[in-house]
Amino acid sequence: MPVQAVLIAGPTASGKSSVGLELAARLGGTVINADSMQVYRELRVLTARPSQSEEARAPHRLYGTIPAAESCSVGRWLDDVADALAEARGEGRLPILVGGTGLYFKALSEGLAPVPDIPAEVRSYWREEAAKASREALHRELAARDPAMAARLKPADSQRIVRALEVIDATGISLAEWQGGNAAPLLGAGDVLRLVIAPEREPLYAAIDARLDRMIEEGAIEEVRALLDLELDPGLPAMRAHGVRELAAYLSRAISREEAVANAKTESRRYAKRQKTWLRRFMANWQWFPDADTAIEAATAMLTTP
RNA sequence: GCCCAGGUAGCUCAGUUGGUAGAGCAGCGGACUGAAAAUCCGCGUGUCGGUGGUUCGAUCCCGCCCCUGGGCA
Repeated sequence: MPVQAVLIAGPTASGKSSVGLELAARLGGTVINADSMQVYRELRVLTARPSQSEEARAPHRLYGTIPAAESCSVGRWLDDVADALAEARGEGRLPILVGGTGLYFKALSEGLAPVPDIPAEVRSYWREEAAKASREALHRELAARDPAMAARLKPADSQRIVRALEVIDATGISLAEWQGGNAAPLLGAGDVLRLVIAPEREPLYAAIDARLDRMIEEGAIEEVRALLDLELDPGLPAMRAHGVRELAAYLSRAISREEAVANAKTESRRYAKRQKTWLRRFMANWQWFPDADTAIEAATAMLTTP
């Protein structure tokens, strides 16, 4: 049975996009985004989204499809990716999923708990509560409503506590119980080629730094200015993309451009470190490559040999 | 040349009335199920500028030297 899909993961600036693009171009594939930030329309430069000329080499899906004014989520992405997979298969194209968001790949290959959509009022209510109350008070609130979740969440982890609260509030069932059920994965481990691009620390950090300098040349500052002009809620995911806060601080003259760029590089490096922790933990049994070129050649050989 | 201030972790600095030192940031390790480029947990990584002296013991006190600021010439 031929390979039904290719998954390509790796830390930021590892070169995974070029692997995906090259494989898609060589094998007639469709590149599908698995990155939580490259989905946002207004962020092209800062999220290192494929350029127009790159997109011309092979079909791309789920890149820049969501306005920055909206929130993506694992669940929303999973719905979209199901459509994209079906479309690619309908056209006889190999789906090639590329991205740095480990949680998205996990949901794809292990399934996601079928928690119903939480009403917007409930979500905003708990977010406001979290902003008003102390972390300890919020954790106590959760302990009263959902002891199981409270027991496994640290009081400081307000994001997960809010999620647990909104789920117990809206559904009456603990998130722990929802997550305990078995969900059917969209793509199991069988017949899927799974690659990790993981350069050594030094070259990876050098690539991150160089790429950030390139982003500035390509208009990252203007991109942030345009994003700020939309006057969106600063809590929206797109507003938290690396570089947005730092370059915004430069635009408001709080820090120098050099400081802003240095801070953005630091953020990206810290992110790459977290990504590598995820890769080691959840993708240890994928096929690992030290750089894009090695991965491209090896994967091409694997996919073209009958 | 003289005077003053300072030289302590990768950076910015605190501190030890003499018993070989600690914060923030950076860094490193880890967690991770619907905002995940998020959120959270853990870990000090040091010839305390150099060299002599005093002392049981000096990063701390004293001498000399080096370096960095500032001032006077």
